[in-house]
Amino acid sequence: MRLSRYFLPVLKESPKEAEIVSHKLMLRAGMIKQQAAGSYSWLPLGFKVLNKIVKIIEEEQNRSGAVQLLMPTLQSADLWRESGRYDAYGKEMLRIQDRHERDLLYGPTNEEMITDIFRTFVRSYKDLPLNLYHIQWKFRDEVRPRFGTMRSREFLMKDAYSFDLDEAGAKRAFHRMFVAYLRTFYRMGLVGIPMRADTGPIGGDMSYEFHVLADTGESAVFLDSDLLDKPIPAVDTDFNGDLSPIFNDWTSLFAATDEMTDEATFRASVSGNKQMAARGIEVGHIFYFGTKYSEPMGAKVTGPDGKDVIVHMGSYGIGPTRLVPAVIEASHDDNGIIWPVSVAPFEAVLINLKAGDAGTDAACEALYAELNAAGLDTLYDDRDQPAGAKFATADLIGIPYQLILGPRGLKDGQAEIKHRKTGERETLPLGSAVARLKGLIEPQRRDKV
RNA sequence: CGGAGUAUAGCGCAGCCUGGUAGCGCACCUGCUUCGGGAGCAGGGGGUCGAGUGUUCGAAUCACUCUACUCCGACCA
Repeated sequence: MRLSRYFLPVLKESPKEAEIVSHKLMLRAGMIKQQAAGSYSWLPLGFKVLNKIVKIIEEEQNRSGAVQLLMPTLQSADLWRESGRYDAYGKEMLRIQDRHERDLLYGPTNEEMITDIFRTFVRSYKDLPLNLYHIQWKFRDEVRPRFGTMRSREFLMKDAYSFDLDEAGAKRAFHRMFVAYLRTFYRMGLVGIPMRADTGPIGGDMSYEFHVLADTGESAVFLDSDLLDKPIPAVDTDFNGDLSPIFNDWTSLFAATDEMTDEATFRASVSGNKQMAARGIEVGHIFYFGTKYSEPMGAKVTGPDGKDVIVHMGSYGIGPTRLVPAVIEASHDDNGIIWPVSVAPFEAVLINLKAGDAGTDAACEALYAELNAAGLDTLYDDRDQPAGAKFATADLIGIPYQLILGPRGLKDGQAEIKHRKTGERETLPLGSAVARLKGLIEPQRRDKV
């Protein structure tokens, strides 16, 4: 993409509405524009990151055996009356009437609707286990939206719903999602720590929130620091096999939010040098809720013995529009964002230090073509701007690698690569620049690990 | 929903206390010069001062009402 033809409205100063660093940087980098409280337009750069995150989620959901579909944003109130939640849900739920004065709502979640789909089509235990998911916009009329897209009213959510014959089956489904989530966050360059969460009236140990550690996290969390070094289940993990060893390994170490524990318990449970009190951003939540919806809504299958069985369900959420700021909170410096390669809007930025100079232009054009041919997603800064402005923009929008080309190096046939994360610079012959970048970038895509 | 604030050009701000026909920086447009860390000089465009009502000869400025947005708290992917 040529920057001169792109739409990248970067700001030198951050709008005063922004309080936390990710919000400021998303505004300054031209990723989002607020349209109302808790409602945002996603500008091209932000949308590109959001889509990369969504793609990773889809790949890992599919790998785990979940099947994607898409449900509407507007739902009939009748469905929610069946589960009893139409009255139980508070003012967070946006209620609407259509022209016939029928009650509708903008879905804050989809348990009722997916249960309706299930009961319509699934009749036999032979069709289980089943896990259906979608990635759709939700609306929750939060009393106080804040922190940009971290806590917005309209937000994108991946929600998966598992259906099993009994609790044992539901547990296996739960483990599959648990492992998928570990992989999903890892692939985004994050460490998503599973933490015991409130199970509500169901009880048991099948409710985990995944948190990304960040100073600006909304929850106080306590964990065993060994969790940060645990190996992530590999790409060839058998999702049809027994995943309980992985689950048991991860959950054997202490990790909980302040809602689930207190500091004294934490101090007593974890050895001193491994105690880690931090703050976390909740980026995912998986939980088992049994027959809470299947019972009242009549979601059942015929079992092996010919008798009807109410199915056991679980639901599994991830917030992509929250993950974008979460990545930024976890990875930035004074100059701007530092994207992990796997979610970066562009993998490299080619900086032409003297646009308009025939020699530099020609060399950049050649390199740009070479970068594209090598399959590297590249932004080419071909604008007629001072060098400093280009460096500042490149740093701000956080592209992992800058390939810098100017008359000075060019006369010796040299290009320069700057690593955004470390600030390291290397000078190398023009002819080897693309191969070098490819070698740096490909392993960091994390698409084969 | 309780408490506290803010609203003046695309963004960041001054002006308001002590009413007198709106200003600065950045951004934008034109020209020239620059060109390895947010360029320099010259010229230029852009604002019913959030909305409404009132006080006054006169309101960005004073009063009242409303709206939007932000922050703190309780709630949540």
